[in-house]
Amino acid sequence: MEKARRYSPKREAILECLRSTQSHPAAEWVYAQLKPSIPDLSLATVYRNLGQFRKDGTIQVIGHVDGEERYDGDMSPHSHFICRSCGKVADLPLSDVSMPDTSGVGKMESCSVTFYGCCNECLSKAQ
Amino acid sequence: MEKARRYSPKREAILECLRSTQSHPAAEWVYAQLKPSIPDLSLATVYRNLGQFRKDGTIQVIGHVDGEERYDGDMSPHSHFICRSCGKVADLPLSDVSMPDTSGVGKMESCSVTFYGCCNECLSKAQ
DNA sequence: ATGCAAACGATAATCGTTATCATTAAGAAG
DNA sequence: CTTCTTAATGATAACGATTATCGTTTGCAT
Repeated sequence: MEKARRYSPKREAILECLRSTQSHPAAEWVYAQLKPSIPDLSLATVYRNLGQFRKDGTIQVIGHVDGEERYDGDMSPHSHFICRSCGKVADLPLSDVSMPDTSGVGKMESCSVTFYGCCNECLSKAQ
Repeated sequence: MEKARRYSPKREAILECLRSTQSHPAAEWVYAQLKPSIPDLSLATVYRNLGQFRKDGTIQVIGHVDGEERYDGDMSPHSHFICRSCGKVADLPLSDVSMPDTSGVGKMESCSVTFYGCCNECLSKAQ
């Protein structure tokens, strides 16, 4: 009667891990988080499912930070602050952005606003 | 008396190549452009100098598009439109962005606004 | 000419990500 | 309860963009 199981347990765990953190992690971080409780988890499965979620629009990617793609399970519109020093990614409330006329270049589908700087922790460490 | 030569000829050519195109190219593209006229140019030199320019604030990076870092020799404030289909990057006039309060997370230093969509050429090809 | 430091070419190494492929799990049907 | 079929997975090889290494060359001052 119930068809509740839409995702495999591992896929479910990966999505839940991403949704329950605010760290905007990389694939390796997700893998490291889940590995202790799911010993037979493979890194390939993490990459595979993150890619699937991304294609399905279930999660979004933030871009490369220090060579690693960072993922975000929060699909609500918001901006990001990225620390150039330690790579931390934090959420910011969505900024108002004036949409330019893109008729000359193409059909706009989405917009990303990212702020860069130095986080408070790194500022403290530098005194 | 003259100390006009600030950059080596190859470094100069790399910067000039980047500044004279609107394609927001990857390192490989710059290399392919210059190789015919500078046969003894090495790809490593292109990467090296692009990295140096970036560190010096002479050029900026746009982010990874289809696995490659894209560079921009135009440091004037502007936004970008990235085609999800072909990876083309186009300039857009700077959008007005309301700056959020980042005192809780860190010291903001810069802001990047990027629009994603499908360029007119790709729209045409898809009919 | 000589010395020195920066720039370079060639290429090996690195490392995040993807592809491959054999195996296993989960239902569905009989 | 078997059999079939398909999706998911683990292990690992492959890939590719970028970086590091190192011996050589270049530019310029002494």
